[in-house]
Amino acid sequence: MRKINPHDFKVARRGTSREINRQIALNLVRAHQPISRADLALLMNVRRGVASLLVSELLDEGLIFEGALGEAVGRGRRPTFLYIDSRQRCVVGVDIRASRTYILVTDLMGRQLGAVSSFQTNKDVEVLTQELARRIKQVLADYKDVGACAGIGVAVPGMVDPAGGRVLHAPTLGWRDVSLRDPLAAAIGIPVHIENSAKACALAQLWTTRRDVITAGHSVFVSISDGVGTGVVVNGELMRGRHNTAGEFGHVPLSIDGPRCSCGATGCWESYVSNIATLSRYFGRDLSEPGPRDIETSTFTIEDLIARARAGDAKSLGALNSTARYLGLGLASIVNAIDPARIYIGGEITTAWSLIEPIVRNALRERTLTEFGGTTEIHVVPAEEHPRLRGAVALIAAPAFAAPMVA
Amino acid sequence: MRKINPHDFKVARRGTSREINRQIALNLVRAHQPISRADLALLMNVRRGVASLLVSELLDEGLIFEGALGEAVGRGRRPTFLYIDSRQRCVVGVDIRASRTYILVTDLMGRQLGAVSSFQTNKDVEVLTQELARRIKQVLADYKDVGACAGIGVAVPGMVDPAGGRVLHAPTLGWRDVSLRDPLAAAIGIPVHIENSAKACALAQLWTTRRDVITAGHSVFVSISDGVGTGVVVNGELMRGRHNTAGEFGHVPLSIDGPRCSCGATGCWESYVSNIATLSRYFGRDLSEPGPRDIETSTFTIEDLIARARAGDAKSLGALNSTARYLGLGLASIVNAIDPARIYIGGEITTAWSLIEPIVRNALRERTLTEFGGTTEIHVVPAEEHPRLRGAVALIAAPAFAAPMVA
DNA sequence: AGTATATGTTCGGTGTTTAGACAAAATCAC
DNA sequence: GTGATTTTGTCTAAACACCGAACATATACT
Repeated sequence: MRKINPHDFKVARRGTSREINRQIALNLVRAHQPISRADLALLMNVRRGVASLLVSELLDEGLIFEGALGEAVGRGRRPTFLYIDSRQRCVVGVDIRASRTYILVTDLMGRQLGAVSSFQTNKDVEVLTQELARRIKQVLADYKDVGACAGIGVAVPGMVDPAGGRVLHAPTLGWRDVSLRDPLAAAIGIPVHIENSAKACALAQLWTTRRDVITAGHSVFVSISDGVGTGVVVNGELMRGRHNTAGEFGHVPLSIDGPRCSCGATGCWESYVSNIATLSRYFGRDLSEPGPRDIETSTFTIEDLIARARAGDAKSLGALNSTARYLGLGLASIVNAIDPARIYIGGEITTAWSLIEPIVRNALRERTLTEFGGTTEIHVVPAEEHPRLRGAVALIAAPAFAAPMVA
Repeated sequence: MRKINPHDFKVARRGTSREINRQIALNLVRAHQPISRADLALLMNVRRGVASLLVSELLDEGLIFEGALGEAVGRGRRPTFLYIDSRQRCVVGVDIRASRTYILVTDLMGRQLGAVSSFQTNKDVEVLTQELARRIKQVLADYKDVGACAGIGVAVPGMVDPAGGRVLHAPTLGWRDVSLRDPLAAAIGIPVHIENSAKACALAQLWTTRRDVITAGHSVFVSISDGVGTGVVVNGELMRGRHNTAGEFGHVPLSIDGPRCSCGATGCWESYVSNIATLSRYFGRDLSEPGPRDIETSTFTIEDLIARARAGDAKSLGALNSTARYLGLGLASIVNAIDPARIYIGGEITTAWSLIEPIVRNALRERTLTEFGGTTEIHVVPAEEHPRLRGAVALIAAPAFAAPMVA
């Protein structure tokens, strides 16, 4: 039951019905391709005539195209299959991380068109912008046959202003209120869209074309790396909030008297479950203390710790188990606050999921308000799926499929 | 940018445009009454002819009525004023609380039609149902001239199942999985809708007809009494979640090693800022410990504590200030998680707002991720506005004004 | 009394869904 | 091979909605 805001609404015009049905048809093609006009009409519960008109409009706009004829199931005329037209357009996704920056080219369906490339991140934003521009131009030249680039989506590990042009704060990069979108767009000559990386991950799950992923209801993506970022999707829409900072469960406390967090506060969930937190637990040292931060720069990474834990090292396993417990306790806050249909978890720690899952689940159950909450679906998203990159791509590819604003 | 769920969508039919515009017109009458057809057309940015047709449809259905002619501003024909037709319908709101149960009768606009009545709550649900039925019938007989009752909305201090028929858990009443809606509806012969009281409060703010209340964006209602309940509104819609338990920020921890909470966990925000928490802090005793809970039953209430604090009693002021600080720290979690446009606070503690506001604000700023977050609007909702009762009423009165489901 | 102006209604025009008929294409039965 | 059956896709008329403009009505100003 949604309230119509009497100060900001959209009246239905003569073409509104068509606009709505056109987008539904487009989304059905996207979700079910290859699909015929007749099946489309069946799915939409409209006459075939209407589906035909919608399809011809989408064809005229070049959003879909007619492929080969399909096989007739029983007898009868063979259907003409329809596909999203991704032939002459591509999208570039960029994932800027503290250590390295990744680039991926996909089609409009988000299908990978080549290998992921990467280079070391230069934390000087101007230098990085220039190098990114150079490398993206290079990549686009390499894939010239895939056609023009519709846009570049960039996931950054920090907060992005609501207008989407500036990075307000990215602690791991040392950025504070830097301009990124416009310089990059100017350097390449293609529209750029930037977004917080956890929000991008949430978008990746929402806009995936994988058929085994259900997108109904609310969902939360928890991205665990050096920090902890979360993106919340409510009713098919990313929750942004007043200042585009909604969904920061990483800085909801487990204990306000806990360790100091990178955000300046104490006892944030992040300060218990980030990779740095796990490593510092392993080393028995407080990484938040001033002084030489040799762990961050050391060659011993979270992957090494997980490998040792798998090999049976008690110290590693202990650190990991503690993280698992805190992870579950923090997830309980998310469940109590959002009551999502499912939670996605990404980050290096997911490689240890088989080790820690029971502990996470028990801790979750311990603090959820209802027993139902304790059974909330948890899905692990492996790094190979590149959720940040696919989310960055969705920033560009998804708007064409979005629902029209109505009422 | 909302995604269309390809497994659950609504195609626009021939009458969909009309349905949308009809609801917009109805909401504009609700928000701006009295209003003329011409002004309606102006607000909707449609031709007067369309507005006229929409109005005549609403008139036929009896949702609005034509009142007296308004005064002409300059020269020209005088406008016929339109109003929401509440003349022959009323709504009953019920607020069940641990100590007393309150009843209020309103019209469809939520305007109070008589005084709030109340009686002592009998915690036996069957006895309470019978007494409620008897009293509501009595009240409706007293207000017979206001016409038929459209429904009864009930706010309960506990969790309600998604289907809305049962109270799953109401700790202060000692209820666990009790049936309330159907027995009450059967006893009175009028439809009943029940909802968690904090969610009801959130609905009350969302559906208020007061013109000084802005409802755009996200908002959170925090209700502080014996427990702490919260209701979250995202994009004009109450966030319910998978099991109708979303928005329980009261059980997000401040410190997982903190005092035991009524929910069984430890260190929940509720265990720091509820009235019981404040009182126990005043008495220097842990109310969660087993044994004679003389504070709950004692005659010294939170109101008395606030009165003493106002009179300058250091001990009371100390307990109150601690609560204020924890209140702000917990609000920071809400701001970080939801980034709402505004937060509403209700409960007895609001009578001490002038005392505690600076402390709350400072604590909030201390833990919010951005400086913007620290400036989030906080509005106090005094008890005299009866947010629970008005929310209970909205359960019945609001659905007629809700936006149609589309796309 | 005449003119200007605002409100509310009416009517033809255009765009969209709805319902159903029809042509095209493929399979099955004989 | 031929005709019946079935499925796909197109087309047309009807119903319904917004769009635009003209028209009648009512009030105030000159």
